[in-house]
Amino acid sequence: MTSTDHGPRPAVRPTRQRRAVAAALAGFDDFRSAQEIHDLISRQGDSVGLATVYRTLAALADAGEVDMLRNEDGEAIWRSCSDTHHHHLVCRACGATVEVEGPAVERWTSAIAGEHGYADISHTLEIFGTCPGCR
Amino acid sequence: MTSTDHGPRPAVRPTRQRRAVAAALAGFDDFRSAQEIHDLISRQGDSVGLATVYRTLAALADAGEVDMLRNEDGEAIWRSCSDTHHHHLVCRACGATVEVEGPAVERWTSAIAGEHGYADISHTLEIFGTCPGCR
DNA sequence: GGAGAAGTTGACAATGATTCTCATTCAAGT
DNA sequence: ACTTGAATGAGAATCATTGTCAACTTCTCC
Repeated sequence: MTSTDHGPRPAVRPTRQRRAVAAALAGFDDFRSAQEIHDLISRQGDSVGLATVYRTLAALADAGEVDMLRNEDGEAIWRSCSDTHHHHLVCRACGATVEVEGPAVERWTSAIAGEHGYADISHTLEIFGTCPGCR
Repeated sequence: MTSTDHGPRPAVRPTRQRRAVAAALAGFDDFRSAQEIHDLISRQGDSVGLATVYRTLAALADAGEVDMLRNEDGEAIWRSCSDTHHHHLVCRACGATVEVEGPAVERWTSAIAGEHGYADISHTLEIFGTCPGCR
């Protein structure tokens, strides 16, 4: 047990289930619903409760390791992501996703918010369209 | 006055219920859930079924007369709006809303989309924060 | 190696928003 | 008034998501 103490314990344990979710996330590039991810895991031979999938995804999103956004029906959809702040260009038909960055947009939102005295700003920006392959 | 003929429009009848929803919408500036709007209507003395409120809000949103967006829980929230394309700066605490326009953002999103060959673009951009009054 | 504490899990119930069903009611045109 | 199709409401039905709680791991300390 070589252990390095870094202040308060993370208290996050590496379990079979969490590994399965991580493995599933590694297997696709677009956004998927929790249920789809749950199915994927089953198809990979593992068995993880749906509630656990939700819990794990929420934890990962909290830790900034996955992106969660909502499709037009309000359903949560997820995918693993790079750790910088970015937005998405998502194909309406096939779900193909491109991560995009827009420093200008970041600047613009903080400027607008500041102008109106709003603090503690966050924002959502997603672009939907039809990708070249789906036309 | 612009032409009123915008193609085949399914008959929309002015009913007591639709007037009640419109009246309720006129009574607030921030985003409210369908249920809150339903409560408002009741409090104003009218009685309209919840399903009808949903149907009417959906129709109005379709017609571009109200904005519908999703809060962080994925719930649909609504408010009447101006008819130009715009975005919102919403207070996380009290729901106070400011409509903002960002030509630069519009330009940026189409540029990005074009760059990647995506067509038929739409986008969502909402800014959340804490308003001056709620700090 | 083992005991006990604390984080995790799974099966299933519970919630809650939104939609659907369908018999009834209403507005518009004749 | 009479007919017709849109509109409504009450409640059932969906469906994603969260809560419950006993059983089960993993970790730590001895």
